[in-house]
Amino acid sequence: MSRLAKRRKELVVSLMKDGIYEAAVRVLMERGAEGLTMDRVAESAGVAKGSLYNYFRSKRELLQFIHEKTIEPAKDFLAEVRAASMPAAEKLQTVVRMWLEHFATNRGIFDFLFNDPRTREVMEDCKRSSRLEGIEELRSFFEQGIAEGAFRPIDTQRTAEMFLGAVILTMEQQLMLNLNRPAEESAAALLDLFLNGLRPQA
Amino acid sequence: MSRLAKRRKELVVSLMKDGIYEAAVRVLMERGAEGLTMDRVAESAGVAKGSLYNYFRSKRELLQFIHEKTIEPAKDFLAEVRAASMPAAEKLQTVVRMWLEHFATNRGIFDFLFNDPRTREVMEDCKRSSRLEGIEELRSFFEQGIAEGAFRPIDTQRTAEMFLGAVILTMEQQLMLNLNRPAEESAAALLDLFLNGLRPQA
Amino acid sequence: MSRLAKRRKELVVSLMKDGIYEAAVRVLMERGAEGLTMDRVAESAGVAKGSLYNYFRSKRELLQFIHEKTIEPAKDFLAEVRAASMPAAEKLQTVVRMWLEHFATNRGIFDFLFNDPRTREVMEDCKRSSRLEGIEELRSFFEQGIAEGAFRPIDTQRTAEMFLGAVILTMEQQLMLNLNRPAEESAAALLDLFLNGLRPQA
Amino acid sequence: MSRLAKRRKELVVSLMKDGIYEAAVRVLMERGAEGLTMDRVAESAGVAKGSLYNYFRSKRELLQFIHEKTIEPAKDFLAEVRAASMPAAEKLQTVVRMWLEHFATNRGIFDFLFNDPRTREVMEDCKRSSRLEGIEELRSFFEQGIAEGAFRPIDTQRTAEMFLGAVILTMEQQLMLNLNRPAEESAAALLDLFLNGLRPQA
DNA sequence: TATGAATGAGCGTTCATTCAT
DNA sequence: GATGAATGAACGCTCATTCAT
Repeated sequence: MSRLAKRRKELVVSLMKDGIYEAAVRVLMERGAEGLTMDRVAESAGVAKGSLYNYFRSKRELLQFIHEKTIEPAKDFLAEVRAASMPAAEKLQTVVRMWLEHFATNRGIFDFLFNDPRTREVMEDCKRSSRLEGIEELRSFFEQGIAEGAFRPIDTQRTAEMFLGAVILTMEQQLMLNLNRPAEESAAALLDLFLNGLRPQA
Repeated sequence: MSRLAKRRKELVVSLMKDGIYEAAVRVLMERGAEGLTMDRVAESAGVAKGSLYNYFRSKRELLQFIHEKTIEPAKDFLAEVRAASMPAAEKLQTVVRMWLEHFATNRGIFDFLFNDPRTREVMEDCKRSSRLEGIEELRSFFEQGIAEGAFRPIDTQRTAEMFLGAVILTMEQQLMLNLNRPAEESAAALLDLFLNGLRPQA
Repeated sequence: MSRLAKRRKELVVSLMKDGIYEAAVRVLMERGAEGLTMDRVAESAGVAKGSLYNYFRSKRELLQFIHEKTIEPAKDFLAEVRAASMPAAEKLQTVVRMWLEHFATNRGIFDFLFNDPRTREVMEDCKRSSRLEGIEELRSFFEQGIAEGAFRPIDTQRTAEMFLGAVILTMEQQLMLNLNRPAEESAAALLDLFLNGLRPQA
Repeated sequence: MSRLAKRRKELVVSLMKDGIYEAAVRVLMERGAEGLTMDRVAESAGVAKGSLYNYFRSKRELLQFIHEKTIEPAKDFLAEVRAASMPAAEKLQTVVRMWLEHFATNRGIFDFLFNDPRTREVMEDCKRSSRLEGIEELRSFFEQGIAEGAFRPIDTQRTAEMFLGAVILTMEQQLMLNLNRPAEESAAALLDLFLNGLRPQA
């Protein structure tokens, strides 16, 4: 097969995988994680069930693909921010805003990815769960902040966990109550609370 | 049927439901959410599968019951604390410590209740998810704190969400990493962060 | 459950298994080994597919049951003959006649049991393939014959193999050509050939 | 199309079929009869799956081809021996030795050809199964032997069946027990038994 | 002619639910 | 009320065959 033909084929495969991905996300939104069956994905993608298996060896593999595809942009952005020279607080704010925006556009997928037990297995198979990675990244921000003298010398592991928890539940609540809060505003509230605490300043 | 007979009957029904609940929890711990089948619940409870349907109209209803039964003590305690005359910060700390302790002793059930998609559906069917209730309760603490002048006049809804998120992820992380942190310590860290924030105090 | 009820239940289960066995054999005859699907067995038995799994944990287990059920009478008879005090040649003749009769009434099942690769796997799982057992039994007859001085001191293993092969192919040929030879006659021909050989006697 | 072009085309087709045959046999040895899928044959042959259908109308037809191709040398040799001027007993011995040798070098193919139910169907479709042919050939030897006065006037049909059965099971046993008996030796044992029988000679 | 993606019927198996006893 | 066998729709997955390129 010519080089060109190979490229074309790769493109077609990629487009099909994307199509199946979108179909899967559609099913996910409509029927929930439990309702994500290969039959429905096939129907939603407008292909025969057997065809799914030309692109993904198993449901598991499809799940992994969904996970990676969804998480990828967020991960890339995180790495970018980490590398940037910026005060820790600003990094936190930037990342949180991005997450909230990304979440706003992807809605329920995140819920599924972070919480569905089956997906979690898959994640662990990947050996680096997204959540763990996220916490790791956040820790680095807190460590930077402490080094800069901008943050108190708190337990960075715990703090990262609490922070991520706050972000996730903010997202989920938005989903559950069907709200449409501006990401900007939510990010600001989060930062204000974590930076300054509840106590009135002296 | 006499009034007495009715009472007796109610009691028997209640005992059966409790027995089934315990069996279900046992199955849950041993086989995970995926493995919670009516067959296994029946076997573990020592009754016939069909009998389950005399006490719960469907698996869904059994799930709801498990959820309520598990969450109940936490809810009761929350109401108690709410009614107590105590500063808001102390109330927060008390509740968090209790939750973490309750979680530590119930481990996997919580994971299932908070995260399994099937359960989540059920929760939404209840129309008042535990999470929403929890947030409501927390809001009341924050409102009290603001009224007392102990807290800044922040957005109580958002703050409650972030706080609960921080608590939940703290729990889940403990589960995922198989840690055994003392509830006392975790509660203290949480409170310190939320009260005083990250910034060094002037 | 009372002793009586238990007995009754066992009887019912046994009847169901027999019914499924018969249905499976029917399917086997009509559609061949390849066509033996759980769907068809269920349909032929007049039960739902799922019901099969109340009596057999898997298709494999059903296959084993068919195998055992079919082979059992032949095995029992073999043991009986072995234990009897009878010259070796007569034992051989008796067994062959029985096999051929049993075969005549069970027709194609034997074919399936002796030859289908899937069944053979199952047999090996049983750890004692019928064929191997059959050869073992025959060997004992040849050894007896040699000890009695009735047979030449030939290699009993090889002889048993050849003898069983001759019996099996005689059966199969009957099936393939749809013949209806009397078992008696076939047994006599077999014995005559194996005892006296092809060469004219001096 | 010119006569020459036609010849060339036929040659190419023939080569392709041979290539596919070899690939199929390879798959057969590696994955067993159950694992003989068109996909794997295509991959092993280094052609596209669809191309198989340019040379064989169906899997069934491919199976037939494998069968014929494998049996062909044995058949040719049989015809040769038949035509030779040789005593019947010697012919038998020659043929048996050849079969056992051919079998030893082709091992699992034979198992598949003689025993796999799918193949068996195909054989019956051919309307003249190899087995029937083999029996026919053997009969001719026995008839010759009787005519020569070397054999008793036994029933040649039955004798041919028993003889073939003895040969086949000898082969299969070798396969099942993973033995490596010399063909020469097995052939000798077979002939000795069939010629002289079990009884001690006077 | 060669290709290989698309197809869809079919597979063995599971399990919430029903219902005759 | 208790039982547990019967049910059948649904599941993830396979693979011989077709057909547009």
